[in-house]
Amino acid sequence: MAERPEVVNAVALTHPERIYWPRERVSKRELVAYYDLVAPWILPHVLGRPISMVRCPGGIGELATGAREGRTRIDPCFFHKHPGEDFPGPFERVTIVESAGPTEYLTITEAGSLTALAQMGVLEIHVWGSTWPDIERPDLLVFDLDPDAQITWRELANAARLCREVLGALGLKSFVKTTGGKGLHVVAPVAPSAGWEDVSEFCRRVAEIIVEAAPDRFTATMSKAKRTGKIYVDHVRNNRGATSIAPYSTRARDRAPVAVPLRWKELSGRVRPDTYTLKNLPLRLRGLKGDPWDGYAEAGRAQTARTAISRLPKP
DNA sequence: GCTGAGA
DNA sequence: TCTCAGCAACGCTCG
DNA sequence: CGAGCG
Ligand SMILES: [Mn+2]
Ligand SMILES: [Mn+2]
Repeated sequence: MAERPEVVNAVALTHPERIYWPRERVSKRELVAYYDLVAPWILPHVLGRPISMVRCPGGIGELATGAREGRTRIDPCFFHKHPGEDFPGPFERVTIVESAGPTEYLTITEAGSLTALAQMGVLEIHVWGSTWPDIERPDLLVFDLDPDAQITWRELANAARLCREVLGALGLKSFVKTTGGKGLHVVAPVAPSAGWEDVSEFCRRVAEIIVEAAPDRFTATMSKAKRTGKIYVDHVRNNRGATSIAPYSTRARDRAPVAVPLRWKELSGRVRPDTYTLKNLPLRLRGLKGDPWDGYAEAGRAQTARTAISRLPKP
């Protein structure tokens, strides 16, 4: 008799034993279980947001230590923004106009969406800074702190604290998360108000304020050459169509790291940007007293970019 | 992971 | 029936 | 404008 396929959240899994992370021998089945477990944590941060995906249907590859920094080797992973109808699952498909014309994006609607993503080899979930259908007015500001190799953890943590201070002075409550890579994200949820142009300009100004505070430690210029020994304050996540790694998303890197919301106080402890993984995050979640991002939803209703913009010093 | 062309 | 090649982003910023 | 970047 024919083998009955495993089904999770009404999504049928093909090749559940497929290894996605070879070094840790993490399978598709384990990825499905991970997202099912963290669904209550991740869903508030991804529901309704257009997503871009990093897919590695055959796994991340044997020698994949860094993201995909390997050179000669062909990258087994690829970005996917506009999956067609051959990408099944309980999603809402939304049409968004880009430079080349109307295109279709997926949005996550339920835990089954996460199962379907895992089935399709999606190892990273990247989200827009706005939510369907109000996609022209951002509801999430992201400051991506990218440290050069010689930057210490203390310096990185201090950068995040400074970012928090600058935002706080403009009336914005902010939150910090690890990325699962080398850096941190400082994010501010906002009620939709201003459009992308005003919001991206505001975020650029915030980055410039941070750089002015300590030009020897920070840069707001993207080129790697100008980052030597510094922390790049990447504000370009706040442009229409740009994305950032979703909280609780796995990363397509060795060890199966995950992006994790932290309490600010944790920056003084043992945590590092790549501390948490698909394997050890469940233990952290079980031990938590409450959401490390307590007050996040409330902040996202109470504060707006428009008000913060009005508090910027005159240029 | 999926599709379609070709053996 | 099977195997395998092709496919799967986009837009800003810098120089 | 092309290259680099995420
Ligand atoms: Mn980063
Ligand atoms: Mn970055």
